[in-house]
Amino acid sequence: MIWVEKENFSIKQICDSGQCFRLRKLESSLPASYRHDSLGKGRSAVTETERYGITAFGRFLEIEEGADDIIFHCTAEEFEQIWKGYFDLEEDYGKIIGLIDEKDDYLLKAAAFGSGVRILRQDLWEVIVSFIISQQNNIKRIRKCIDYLCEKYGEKKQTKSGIIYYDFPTPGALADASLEDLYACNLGYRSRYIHKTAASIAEGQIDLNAIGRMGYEEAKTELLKLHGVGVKVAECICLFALHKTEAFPVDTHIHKVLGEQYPGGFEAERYKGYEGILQQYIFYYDLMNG
DNA sequence: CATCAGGCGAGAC
DNA sequence: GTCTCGCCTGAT
Repeated sequence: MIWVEKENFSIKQICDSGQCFRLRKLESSLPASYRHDSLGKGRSAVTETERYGITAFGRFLEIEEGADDIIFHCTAEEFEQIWKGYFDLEEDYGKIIGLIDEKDDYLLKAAAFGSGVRILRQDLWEVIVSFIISQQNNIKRIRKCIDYLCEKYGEKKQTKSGIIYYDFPTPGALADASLEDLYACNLGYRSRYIHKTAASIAEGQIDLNAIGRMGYEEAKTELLKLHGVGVKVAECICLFALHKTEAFPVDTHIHKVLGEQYPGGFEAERYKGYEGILQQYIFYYDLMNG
């Protein structure tokens, strides 16, 4: 069990920000054994918490979020090797928020509102499929589509505490699925995109490992070769899987805000290398309040 | 009933 | 290169 301070870090905000569709709020309560009066370090444990679950890298992690603390239910080794990097906990987001122009009231508000959002380091293949599904779609339905895919084509697993979960299906598993079966997962017209993209990766026309080693522009160009991946989705993949934080995906929300708040143009140059993080603050702020 | 949700590909020009 | 148009499906 690992305890983390909540400074610029909120699981709820990351969950709601819609960059990861397999981070979910869980309804059931944790076993009483997780409740401690003290976690050591001279701090007392949180009492009221929300419970979340994340499936990634073939694992399922339970997370509790309280007012001041977040508890990871895993070993110190697993936290260090996997989740610390996954949640980008070594980046100083306060520093990035500090770069914001003090005259830019809108961006200051957006960043204050979403200061707990972090840009995750998700699996490349999972993000490719997830964001192909995301086009002209809403978060609730996107999650449902991904659930169907995982349950139908992903490996079924169980945690020691008995929670059943499914790995994200491999490219091969989705390439073997018929177009008809993909339509049955309620993917709609995106079924054709998933079908063809899965095949091009399973057949080796596109090399995901190679993309993982590329810089931003080169990776984006390669991703655009995938059927169903346009500029916006390619930039999301670069940001959420390859951690290219210079990527600035423009979707309907961002497009609207740029028109309303930045008629003279958004000063992306000022925030070089961190555009994607600010994009996510703007997106999340507009998604929740717009 | 029309419109919209984190766009994209195909075809016209 | 830029523009328009149709597209699955569920919620409002």
